[in-house]
Amino acid sequence: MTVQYARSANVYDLRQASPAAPPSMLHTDDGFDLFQGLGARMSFDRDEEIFGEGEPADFVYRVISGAVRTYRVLSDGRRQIGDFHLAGDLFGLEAGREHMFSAEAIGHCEILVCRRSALFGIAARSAELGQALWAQTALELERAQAHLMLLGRKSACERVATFLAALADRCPGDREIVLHMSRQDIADYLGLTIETVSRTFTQLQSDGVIALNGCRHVQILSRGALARLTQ
Amino acid sequence: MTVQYARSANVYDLRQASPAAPPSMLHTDDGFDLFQGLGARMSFDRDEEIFGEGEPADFVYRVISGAVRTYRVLSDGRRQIGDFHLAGDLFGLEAGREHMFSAEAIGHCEILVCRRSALFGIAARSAELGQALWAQTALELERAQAHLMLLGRKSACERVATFLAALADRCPGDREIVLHMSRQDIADYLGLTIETVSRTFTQLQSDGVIALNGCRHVQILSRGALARLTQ
DNA sequence: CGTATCGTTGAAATATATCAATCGCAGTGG
DNA sequence: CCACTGCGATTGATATATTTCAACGATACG
Repeated sequence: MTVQYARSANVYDLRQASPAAPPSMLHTDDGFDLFQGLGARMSFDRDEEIFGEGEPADFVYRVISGAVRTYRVLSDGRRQIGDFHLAGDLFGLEAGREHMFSAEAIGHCEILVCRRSALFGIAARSAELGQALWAQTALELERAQAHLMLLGRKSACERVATFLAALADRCPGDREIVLHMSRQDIADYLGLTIETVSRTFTQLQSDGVIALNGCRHVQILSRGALARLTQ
Repeated sequence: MTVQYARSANVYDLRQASPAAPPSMLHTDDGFDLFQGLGARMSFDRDEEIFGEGEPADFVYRVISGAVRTYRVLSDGRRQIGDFHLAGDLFGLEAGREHMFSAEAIGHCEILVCRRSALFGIAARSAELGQALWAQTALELERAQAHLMLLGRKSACERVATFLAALADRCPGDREIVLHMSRQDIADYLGLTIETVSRTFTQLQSDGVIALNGCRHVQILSRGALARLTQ
């Protein structure tokens, strides 16, 4: 059997429950089922820590409902959020022994938790699952690289636009984006201050690019304009 | 055989030629030899493209001598350098079909080039090598995450200090750091302008933290002071 | 030795941060 | 039901770090 290296064609798509995934010898359906078979459900309250930077990475997590932030802090408290994880997303998978960042529930969350050793036990015998673990890490790297471009070279407006466009891409059908996270979370993700994020939202609103229904509900009025601002 | 998930204990350490690595059934010695057995030597001139973003990722590369930058550009030319790769470093390994960024030689370079399919052929049968490929991607992710913190939350001075400290860590014995890259490269890596980088170097010099012997040779006078600036 | 390129320095402009006040909403208790 | 409270978001005024624009200096190269 050959190694499948196209992420999209992977037997174990660890990221999303894709009904179209081919059946596997190890499990009934796709990655999601595999994971579910192995994992246990847990729930976390708002701002509750799921794991901390430096802790042993003995578990792998998937968001069932709610949202999670992964982040690192400098000694003086400056925080950089590495990523937001929404329903269906996997997080906390490490190749090394320890977590490289901390994870917290943004609001109340249902999380599927799976022993890493269980996955690893299978991966030792199955090149396919090993491949899927790799693809998951590669996906995170890809997101980190896009984030690098954003933080290093984009203006505040471009950052916010990129952020909103990425969220909109996750739920292409929906008329409205629901922001699970606070302005502070967004600011710490985009490398800005809360005030700049707020000002940029109102700017985009007065330019007719978005509409805000309360600060957590964003409607994208012009997809084209938003894409142009994205750079 | 179990999967070894501690990066340091990996049989195939793809990143460095470590003579201490245990022998493998697939090859004589360690990751470096394995790669060398499979690869072909090539050389690239200054600013020559090694591969471009979006091109098929059919090869994996290792720096023999010289230095390489990997980067992405926005449509208007703004560039973000993702990483610098020095002697011994692996780069261009992708889980997906295409390269996620471009790579160029910073100066004249000797590069070891290996067909990805060769590695993948082995990885399909060996959980160990699969593991090593994963560890390599995880290492890149780890570096990207540190870079994220730098770009999102550190001041210009902290960025430069972090950059120099990281370089110094790579060659702990040497009294002097050799900068293979231009100020523009450093600026595009740190998310700053060339002028700010230059000013920060002179600032660090007048603070007695570093000494410059020509703009490409940096001596670290106070490791402690530099570490403190790193945050 | 001239020329091109890269790096440094200075002065001015600007995007974003900081500081501070107000607003608005959700939850709470009288 | 309505005022009270608290927290997050918005807005304004000001400060500042970094960028931009421009000139000059240094270094490498033919």
